[in-house]
Amino acid sequence: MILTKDVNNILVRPGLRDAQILGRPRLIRRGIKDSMNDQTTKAQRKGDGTVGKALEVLDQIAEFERPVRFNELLEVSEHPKATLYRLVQTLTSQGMLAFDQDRGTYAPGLRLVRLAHAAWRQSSLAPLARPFIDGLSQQVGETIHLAQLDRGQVLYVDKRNAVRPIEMFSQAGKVGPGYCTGVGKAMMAFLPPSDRDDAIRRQAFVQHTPTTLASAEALSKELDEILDEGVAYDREEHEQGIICIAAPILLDNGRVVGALSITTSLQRRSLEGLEAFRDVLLETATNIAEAAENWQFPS
Amino acid sequence: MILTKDVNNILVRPGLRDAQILGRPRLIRRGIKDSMNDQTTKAQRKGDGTVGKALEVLDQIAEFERPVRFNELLEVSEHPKATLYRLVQTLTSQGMLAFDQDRGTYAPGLRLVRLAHAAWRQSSLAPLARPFIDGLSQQVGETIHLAQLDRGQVLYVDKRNAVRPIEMFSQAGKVGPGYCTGVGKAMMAFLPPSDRDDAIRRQAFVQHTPTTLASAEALSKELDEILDEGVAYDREEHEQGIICIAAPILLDNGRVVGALSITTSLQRRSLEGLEAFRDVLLETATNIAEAAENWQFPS
DNA sequence: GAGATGGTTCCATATAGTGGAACTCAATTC
DNA sequence: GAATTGAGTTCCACTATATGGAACCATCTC
Repeated sequence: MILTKDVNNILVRPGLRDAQILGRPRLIRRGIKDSMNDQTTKAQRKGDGTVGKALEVLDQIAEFERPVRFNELLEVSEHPKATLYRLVQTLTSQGMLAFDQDRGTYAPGLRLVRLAHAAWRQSSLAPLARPFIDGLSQQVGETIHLAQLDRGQVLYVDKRNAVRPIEMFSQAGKVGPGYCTGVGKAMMAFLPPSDRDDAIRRQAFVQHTPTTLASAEALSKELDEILDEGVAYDREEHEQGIICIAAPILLDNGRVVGALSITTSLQRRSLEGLEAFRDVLLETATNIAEAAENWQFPS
Repeated sequence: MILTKDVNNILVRPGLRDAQILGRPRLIRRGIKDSMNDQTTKAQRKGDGTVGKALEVLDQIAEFERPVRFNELLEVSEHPKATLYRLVQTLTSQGMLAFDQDRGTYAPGLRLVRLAHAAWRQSSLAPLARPFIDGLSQQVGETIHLAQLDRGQVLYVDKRNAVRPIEMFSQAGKVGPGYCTGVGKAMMAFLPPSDRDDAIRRQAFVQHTPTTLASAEALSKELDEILDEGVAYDREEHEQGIICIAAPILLDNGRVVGALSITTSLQRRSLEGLEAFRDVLLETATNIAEAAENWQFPS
């Protein structure tokens, strides 16, 4: 059948998964499905009513990372034809999906960009963290990432790169795995127990490299250490040759609201070398937290 | 259609047992709503089912541009308390809204940022237009905007500024009025008649400056001229002292997919001065259109 | 022109959403 | 400190809405 993009690391192509808690017995999973780039193991989908279903469809379309035909969608969806059709119609008429008349394909709509604009300004740390990140970037001359946790996954909300300045939405809004990135681990480590467990449950645990922590147990143990240490390291766990040091951004009440990382490659530095950034990284994280604390929208 | 209630929100059910209705100040505020700050003239809201309602609520929250309390929302919404409550609950549990436990406020959620990432890459011209815009920017040394039309409003998807490099989401995703911006007029002018009418109907027609075209008629006439001319000018119609020249991005089949503009201020140049950019602007627009035409997502 | 496909519409039924009212839990007020 | 208010939340009978099996309608394919 169709595509299925990048060879994306080994990754099994599960037709099996499932085992969900709310498991519907029947329901033979129709086509291939996920594996895409990673993540989710949408373990316990809540599935609130119609709205939940519609948004799930939206997610699925977004996951394709390219315009899709109705039928491709149908293969991936668990809804019957007519139902899926109506959902898609609704979303399209609402501007959440854009339908390409000529090619007969659907893609996430521009209304999302508009809504995201508001989300980014209000719910993300990016706007208020900007000056601090700029400062850190200049100081260390390495790539900086600012991320937040979204349902167990890492969502990058800002990025600074010594070389090329910045890349808009093409970078911000990107998601990555939580279990094998510095920021992901840094955030999960400081989550309250129940949330941490939930986050762990949502990980896909793909063995990207030899050092990837590919099990709940291994990850859990690492998180305990990170909680102790105060910072997390990515020791080529996601990509060969890429390492990073990350720190959580913690509010006074102890809640993690995000994480900050300095990334580099083994070509340029060693893990020990990264450690030199520890202090400045932690300080920046603290500053951002403080700024977030005092931030009040103008009434 | 359904519309309904309203009138009877005062209506007393027969058989209502008891007492105590008169104390409360009653809530008469409901009647007002609409009109907000600008735009939309939500004329013919489609309102597809529950999903439509949920998204409408999401929009309303986004419009506040700051976290809101449940009650503030209630005053603006046409839904009864319980219904609104459930909608908000659903959206929150879906990650479309973020609830701030401490302050008791709702704001657009990060899941939107994630979805927008996909939308921006697939439905917007921004990614493929980037190199052309970079080129144009360097050539003219003025501010460049790339916009698309979203339900009658201008949605900026990219921006290049000679001076400060770029401003992420704080710029991209922003919306503006269609009737008093160069890009807005350029796009509307080339819309097929029915869509054009629809777009005109959605304008708010606020007289921002003396030159603003503040009526459907004036705008319509201007659009005809633009259709002739091939480019649109903003003659301080939105903001005093700010002018621009804009060109539509047209596909082979005649459909407008966006617009490109060069903005400057009267301090720096005159309207006639802008005209000098006409050719290079049109050429860039053509190049972008061509790129869009041949763009196929890698299968 | 018989057979596939990909997409759209119907419609009786069941499910999911609705909203008026009652309740909870503060924070005020008298 | 009892009474009042006003946010936020839950209940539940009522019904508007979503559901999905099946039929239908276009295209392409051989």
